[in-house]
Amino acid sequence: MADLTQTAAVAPRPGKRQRLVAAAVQLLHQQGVQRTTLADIAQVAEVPPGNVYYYFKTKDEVVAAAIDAHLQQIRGALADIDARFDSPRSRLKALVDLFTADSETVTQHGCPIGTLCSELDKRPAHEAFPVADLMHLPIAWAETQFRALGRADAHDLALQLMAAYEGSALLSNTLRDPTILTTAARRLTHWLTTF
Amino acid sequence: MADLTQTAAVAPRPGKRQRLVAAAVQLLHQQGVQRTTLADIAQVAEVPPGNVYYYFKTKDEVVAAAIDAHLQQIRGALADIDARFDSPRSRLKALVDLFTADSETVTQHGCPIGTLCSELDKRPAHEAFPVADLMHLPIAWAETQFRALGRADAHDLALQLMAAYEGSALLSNTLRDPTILTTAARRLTHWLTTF
Amino acid sequence: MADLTQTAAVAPRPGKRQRLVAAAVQLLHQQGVQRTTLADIAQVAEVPPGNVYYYFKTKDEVVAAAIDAHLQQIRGALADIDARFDSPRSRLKALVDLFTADSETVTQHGCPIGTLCSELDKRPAHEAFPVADLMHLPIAWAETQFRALGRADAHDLALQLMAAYEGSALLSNTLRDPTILTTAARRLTHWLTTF
Amino acid sequence: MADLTQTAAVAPRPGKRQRLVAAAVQLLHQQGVQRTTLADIAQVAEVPPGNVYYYFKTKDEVVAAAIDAHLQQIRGALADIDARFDSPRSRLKALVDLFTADSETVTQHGCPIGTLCSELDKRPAHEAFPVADLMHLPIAWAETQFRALGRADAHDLALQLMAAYEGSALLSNTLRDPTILTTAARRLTHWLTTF
DNA sequence: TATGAATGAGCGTTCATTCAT
DNA sequence: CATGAATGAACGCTCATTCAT
Repeated sequence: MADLTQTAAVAPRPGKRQRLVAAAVQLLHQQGVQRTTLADIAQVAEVPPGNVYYYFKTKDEVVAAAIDAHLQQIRGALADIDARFDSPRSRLKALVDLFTADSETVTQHGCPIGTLCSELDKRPAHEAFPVADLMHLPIAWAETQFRALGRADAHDLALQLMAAYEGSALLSNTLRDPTILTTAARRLTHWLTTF
Repeated sequence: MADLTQTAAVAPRPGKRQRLVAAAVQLLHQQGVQRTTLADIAQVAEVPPGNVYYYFKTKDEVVAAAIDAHLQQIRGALADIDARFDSPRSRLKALVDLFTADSETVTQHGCPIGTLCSELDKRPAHEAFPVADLMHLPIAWAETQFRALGRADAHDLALQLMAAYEGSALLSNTLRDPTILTTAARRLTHWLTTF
Repeated sequence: MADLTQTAAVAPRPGKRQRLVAAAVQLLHQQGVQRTTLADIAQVAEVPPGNVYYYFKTKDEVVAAAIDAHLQQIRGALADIDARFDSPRSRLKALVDLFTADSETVTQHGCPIGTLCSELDKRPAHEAFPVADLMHLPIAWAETQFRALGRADAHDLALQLMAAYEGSALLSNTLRDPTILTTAARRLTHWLTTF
Repeated sequence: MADLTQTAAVAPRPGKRQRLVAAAVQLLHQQGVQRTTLADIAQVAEVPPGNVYYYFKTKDEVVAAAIDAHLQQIRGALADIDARFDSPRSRLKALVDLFTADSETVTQHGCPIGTLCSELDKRPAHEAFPVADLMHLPIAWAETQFRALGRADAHDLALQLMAAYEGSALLSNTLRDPTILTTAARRLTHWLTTF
């Protein structure tokens, strides 16, 4: 049978840009935006330092690419939940389950999205990044689920859900206590079951 | 008669150190730690740049002083509540009221304490700051109040309260919507009334 | 029957090198040598960046080729004058006419040859380019004409003529005033008529 | 008698900025703007590299300062001529004498002002420098002298004078022949005597 | 022959920190 | 005590040049 992965053979770039974005996502989470140098990113991605600029014109473009990667990841995760669960309630519970999937990492470095938004919002307006979407996406999705459950206050409930997660993630991180996050998740799950 | 303001004449310009700390608190909140230079702080404090090092040996000491100032402010605010209110329930409500006292500022720059913890937790362990106290203090205080109300799950409730605030503050900031914070505060107040 | 266009099929895209040189001549004039990158030249020539090095080993070789193109152009122009005019006097006037043929371009970017010589003479001796010929060629030609007119000071007159042009071109460019160049040309023409 | 140079004693900066500007003027002349690095300038000025930025915010500011130094030097030289000579004719001759005062340097590196204008005019409009004044100043001054001599075409004569100098300087530099400049100066002097 | 990708040396710039007075 | 000046390490970025295919 013929090789179906023909492009892979010719591909001159074995995911180098992809590796750079992955490294950026990781380091931005672990060290923050300001403390992460392009040399750091290049090193983790195993790419020569100067080569970063073949793929990205500026550091800000790398950050933007990392934000975009987060967006894609969120979209994918929500689509996956949609595909795997039918009822709005089970979908919301699945989201809460995602919250605790990486509780150890979140405890060490905070919520990847929350800390990114927090840091980037410190920038002056003319250097701002479109991070609001990172929050808006899961909120809008949760709102849809609550609305499907007949809740008129769907928007508020969605905000409440995300705020509970982000707040717990921050406390877990600051106090270095993963149980804060898991306890909060358990409470949220119970809430979703009973209301 | 002798000069009664003798110290004023020789002593360092009154409140110079104090002004530096106040400027640091303000700028760390608005611009973040990494983006704020000592020159920025000196300028806002109206202190000559080189003079900062008379009061602080390193930038980290300035940050530590700002953290300490936050600690004092929190202690003061909680002591003030203790003095002004008798019942645990009214005290907790007073705390929630504090949450929204600066909702506009929080919407613009996030919770001063939350964003500080978030950013400083990105540091490697050997450069860490004792920011956990900033969170621990109000949590322990709230736990005391919940316990006084006879709640066995006082610790969890305190965490839940603070997480709700920090999460709402983050969402308000990221989505630039102060109503997220005020709505959350209203819900918390109602919760404290009815439970 | 054999393919009569054999070379066209295999040979490098026709005029690729030529396009590169033309682009170099243009950009070196407009932006100067140092400010013009090989990527700029490749882009204007519509040649892939990496491909430049198939035709030229270094950037300096591209510059050398541009200088050579100027040399050819000058030789061609002078030969053309020789062919079209008989008397030395009319030939010299024809040269002066050339001076103002592109007065707008000269006003915007200076004399292509003069500015090239000016910039390249800033180089250390071991990186020098043979730009003197660019000046020497028209001077020697003018000298021949003046000599044919019986002038013993032919060399000086030739230098005077070229200096008047180059100086006017520089002033036109710096002061953004094309009339400086055209006025100078008119005076030179009158001088050639009357002396 | 009291020390009249009291400020000199306290002066914390022994002409460091001045040395930097002088080094910039020298190197910009010898190597051109683009080829001169701030490290070069710092080294010639015997100033630590990083310290340049205490006096100038950007490299462009250093260039601007060098341009300004040229302006001052020109103003000073013209004022000096005005002070030393009475008649317009002798003043113009004095200017021509200045042209050849540094004929060796001009032969090696071109006219400091002419080459600066030539190189900086290659910049895009939004990065332009105010170099026109460098040319305008001596032209306006010469025009004044010619007008004082009763010449209606004073402006043209002034342009002609400066163009003759700048053109000769360029040719001297390109052909590495100082006699081109001195011969031109002699001719100009003669012209000023006889017309 | 042709080309997208890769590479590293070097430059401008920032800023925490130190020093001389 | 106070301060303008000084310092150097490090970062973002450019670009001529090379390489693998």
